[in-house]
Amino acid sequence: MVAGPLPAPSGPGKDRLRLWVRLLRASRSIEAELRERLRQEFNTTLPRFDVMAALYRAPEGMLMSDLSRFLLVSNGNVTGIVDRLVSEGLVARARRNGDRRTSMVRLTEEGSKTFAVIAAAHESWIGELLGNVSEDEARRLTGMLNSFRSNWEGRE
Amino acid sequence: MVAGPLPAPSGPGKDRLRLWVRLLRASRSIEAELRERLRQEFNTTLPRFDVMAALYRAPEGMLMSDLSRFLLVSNGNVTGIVDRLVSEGLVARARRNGDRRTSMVRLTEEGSKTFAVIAAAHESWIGELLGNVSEDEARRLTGMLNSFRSNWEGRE
DNA sequence: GCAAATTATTTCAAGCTTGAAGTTTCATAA
DNA sequence: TTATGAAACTTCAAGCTTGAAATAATTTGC
Repeated sequence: MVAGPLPAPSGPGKDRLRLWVRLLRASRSIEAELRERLRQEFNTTLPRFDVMAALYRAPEGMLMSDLSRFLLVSNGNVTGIVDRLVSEGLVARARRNGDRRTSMVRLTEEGSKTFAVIAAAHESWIGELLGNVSEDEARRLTGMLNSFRSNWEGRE
Repeated sequence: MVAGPLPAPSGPGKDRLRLWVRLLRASRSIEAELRERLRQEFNTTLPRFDVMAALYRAPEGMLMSDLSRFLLVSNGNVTGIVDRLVSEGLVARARRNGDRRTSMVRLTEEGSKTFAVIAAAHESWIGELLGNVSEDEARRLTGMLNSFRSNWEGRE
């Protein structure tokens, strides 16, 4: 990935390839910047933020497998991140709810407060980092990105 | 990141936030699919592919720091990936070139042949995964992505 | 020349990530 | 019942990733 801008190849399919390369470089750049700021300002990480963001939207809690599906990461991965959030007191596992295999995961009160602060900063960072995109352009881009999502979504 | 489609919040900056979420989900989905195929079909990984792609475009070789800068990953990271590629015989380090701190890294002949095969498959996968995007639309999207890159690029 | 700063790289610990294998629990049905 | 299969998680090894510290080599300023 991240093949570069130098030779500018042409041919059938090259435009899609170039699009993919740009897409990847864009998201990697932004991710890197966000990761850095989360670390510096809040001493946390992107995966923790992702998990907390998902849980913030689900006050009733989520199953581990819900989290895994929603965040597009593996089951085992979520286990580790939630473990760390639990040890930080930001998240709690609630066993017992009929099915003893599952555990409802939710933000603690502290987790919820902490997340609200971080999320506000996060949103303003995005506004800054995507400052060159007008709100109107953002809507159009979002629509275009949406359109080609269906092509592979729900495959695996 | 990867906050979801459910509540659809609004307000200033929300469109940029939504754009970022879509961008991230799109690239993660595609990355996951590519990773899976690289593993299944070629028994390799995305980071290895990235390094080989960079080197393929630089027959004269690249410094470790060039690779790191180009791929947007840390120095230490490149060391590990190149180590593995070297042990697989796909890449070679050539010390001695005036400055004894540096090492020119380049594809071996086998590495070059191997990469050509994988790259062909990779390009056709992209064509397939981005099949919903017309070539024309791809060019426009690429342009838009390009436009907001300058905003943070060259920061760190 | 030579100390100090800079540059290129590696090493390291901690955390993220995956896919596969293992555990526990639940559901089904013979 | 009870086995057998499926589902929800966890564990694990291997690899990726980062930022910081350590090494080594070069360059700069005096």
